[in-house]
Amino acid sequence: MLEIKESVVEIKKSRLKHLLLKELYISGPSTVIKISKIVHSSPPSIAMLLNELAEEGWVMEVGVGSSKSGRKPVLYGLNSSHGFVVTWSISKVKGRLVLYNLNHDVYAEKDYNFKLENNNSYAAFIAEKTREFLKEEKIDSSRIIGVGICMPGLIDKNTGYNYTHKNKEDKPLNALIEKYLDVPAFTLNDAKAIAFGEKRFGLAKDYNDVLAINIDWGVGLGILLKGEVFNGTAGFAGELGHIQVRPMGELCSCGKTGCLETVTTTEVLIRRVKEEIAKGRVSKILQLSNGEKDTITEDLIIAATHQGDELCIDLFQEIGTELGKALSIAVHLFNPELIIVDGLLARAGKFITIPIEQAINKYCLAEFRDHLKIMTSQLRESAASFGMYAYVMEHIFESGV
Amino acid sequence: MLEIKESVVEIKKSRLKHLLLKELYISGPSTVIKISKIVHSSPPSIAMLLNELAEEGWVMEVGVGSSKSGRKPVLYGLNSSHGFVVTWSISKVKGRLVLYNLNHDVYAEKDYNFKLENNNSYAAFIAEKTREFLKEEKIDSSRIIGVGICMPGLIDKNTGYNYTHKNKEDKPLNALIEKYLDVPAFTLNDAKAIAFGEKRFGLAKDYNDVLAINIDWGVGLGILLKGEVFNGTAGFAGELGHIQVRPMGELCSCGKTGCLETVTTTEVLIRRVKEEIAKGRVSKILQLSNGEKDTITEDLIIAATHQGDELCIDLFQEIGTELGKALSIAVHLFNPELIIVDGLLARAGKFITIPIEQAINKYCLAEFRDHLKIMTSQLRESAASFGMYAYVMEHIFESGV
DNA sequence: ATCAATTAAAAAAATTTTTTATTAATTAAA
DNA sequence: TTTAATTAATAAAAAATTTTTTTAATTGAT
Repeated sequence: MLEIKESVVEIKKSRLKHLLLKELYISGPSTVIKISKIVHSSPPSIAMLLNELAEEGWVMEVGVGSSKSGRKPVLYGLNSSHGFVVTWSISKVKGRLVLYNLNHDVYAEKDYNFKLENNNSYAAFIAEKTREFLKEEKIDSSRIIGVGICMPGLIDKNTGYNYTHKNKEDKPLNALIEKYLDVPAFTLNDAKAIAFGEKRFGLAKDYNDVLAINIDWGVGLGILLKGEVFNGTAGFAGELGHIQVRPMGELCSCGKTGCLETVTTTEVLIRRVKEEIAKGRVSKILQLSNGEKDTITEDLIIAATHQGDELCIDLFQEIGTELGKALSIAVHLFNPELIIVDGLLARAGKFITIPIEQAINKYCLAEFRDHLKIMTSQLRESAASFGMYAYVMEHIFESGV
Repeated sequence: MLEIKESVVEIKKSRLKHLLLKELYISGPSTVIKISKIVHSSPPSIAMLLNELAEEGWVMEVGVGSSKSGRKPVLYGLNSSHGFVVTWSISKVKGRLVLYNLNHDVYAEKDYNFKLENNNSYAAFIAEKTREFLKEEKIDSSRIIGVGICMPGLIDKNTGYNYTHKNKEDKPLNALIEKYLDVPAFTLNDAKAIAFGEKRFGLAKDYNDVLAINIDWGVGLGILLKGEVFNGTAGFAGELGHIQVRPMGELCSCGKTGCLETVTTTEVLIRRVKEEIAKGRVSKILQLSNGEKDTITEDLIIAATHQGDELCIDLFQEIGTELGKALSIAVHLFNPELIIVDGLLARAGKFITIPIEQAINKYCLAEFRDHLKIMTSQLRESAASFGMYAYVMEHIFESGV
């Protein structure tokens, strides 16, 4: 985006400009004097840089600020329509494209139905749909400053290899998207995106060390340390779904036995409901599904739960306890201040958070529980795309170093 | 140490000076031009700052550097005798004081015998012994730039409360030491200190995401992320000893059951050896202890292990497996590139690392094992004090912000 | 041994940045 | 309504920093 030049002066200037953009992006419109205090540069310098950024189109005057007495300051903010970010949040069963302007606003969005599979035509599909979408929305592709894609599973931070490219014969998703669309592309695990979305726009705003658990078709753990997404060496950090919770348990898709994912996913929940009903246990669920066993869905189960159905509540108790037990290990290792519960099953609300909390109280040392909070996401499905948007924005603003 | 002034220029200058000190401390002697490239300032500026630091006593010319052709550059380095750092590394059964100069050299050291107990006269004791020691070594206390203390157990990052101050009625250790000795004081969990020691002076030098497991009278896990000590919100991160590994297991000192610490500490090992021998199992141990059962120590057990004693090897296999199982969870959550095994039981070498490695191979997904290395510490007991020294130095050099 | 090439250091010149002073805008009290 | 107080923006002066030039030191090839 902004050019980076060689000399010491140019390097410093470029850094400072990126810093200003990031400051405006994170804290919103601000004044010359406020910014100069934050970045430790003199007001004339900041004014000059802001004017340069305004000429380049990134920044604009967005009004006047307040003051108890004296002249009112000019407010500078990002020029929201100077660029757009495309995000794809992909689950095992569908994909959503969201187009954001530079001011955190959803400009347009669209859902796509498809199955996440190990298939290297994936990148081409995403690129194609993105192009189509931009045409529909009449946005020239040159105005896109970055693309972000989040999906479940392990995603290699360095190579970009992921679920859709397990064979590693083809180029990784990032590189392919960049080739097809000629824009910087970023890939991130979905739970990590959710965690970051909560940091910038949700419950985690004022917290730095956060675990975000995404209970969906799998179990993902997104970790924020010092307010930033924690990746680990390869980008695999937070893989909670495949720790063993039942030593002689079921065979997992990963090849091991008794993984958390064999107990606490939406898929397992649906299966367990069906099993219990088949065993003859009574439940409101059958009413809700018009007596059909095959049409039992997660939506029905959650509805039944909120209506007080004992079977469903028991099953959420079971799942929550197991999750809480696993989470209490993560709590001992990360010492977080907040746990956010998100994903399809988070819609069960208290019915899942209370068992989780109970298990944490049982298995964690007191010191770890003292200031730990547990909440369910308010952003819901949008957490991931918001997080991806923020991830793209900040990586672009940071690349000025 | 260095004064911090108000104006933009002074702030920048102060920051740069601290940065130079840190650079010289970490990378050793360097030249004006090298430094200027690293910190993006012009050579004249760097030369000026180095001269100022030299006048203040922190820096000195330490020789001339090499060059393929052309004039040889002056090497600037820290003035090693301009200050000293005192470190205390405290275990459950003893304490060691080490005095370092600014150049990573051990100037003097001394061991003290005492038991770590919940007792608020602790700080006074440490301060008193430190003063005595400095008098013996004829070092004026004004030359001490910082004190670092590491010990097992939970240590609150913010308040400094720790094992020795569980009741929280008294002032925390940090504050007390600072009061008694009038020097900045830092407290850190011992496993964290070991991890950081390995980062600066040991096996972890070239690694950023590292787990250091300290198998001692307890089990501690020190975590390095991006090369820095990871603390978590309160400073409790890495508490591996109290995750439940045996659901219906022994009662732990923490009040819970089946904690890792009920299985994998030196104490448990000694007890298990005695138990097995009492049960009639044959072992070389009894020869080594002259037939006495009460004089069996960890040293004897490790010696017997290296001599091929089956009982001891079996027990290390048991401990290693359990540790490896617990570590594999940590591997899934942190995705590290290196695991370092340290502490008393690390002296068993391969006899403990192989079972650990085997368990990790069994319980971790392939992607996590791909680039993961497992090593035993070379620094041994000195890792903790080295780490504490580095921690103190870097916090002091960083406080210029 | 001498000279060209190379690199560092120091000095001088040029530029950038900060600081200070001035002017402009706004609020609240007289 | 006027005036003092306050804060922002701008301009000018001062200071600091970088860049360029010059000088010094060193290596290696001729």
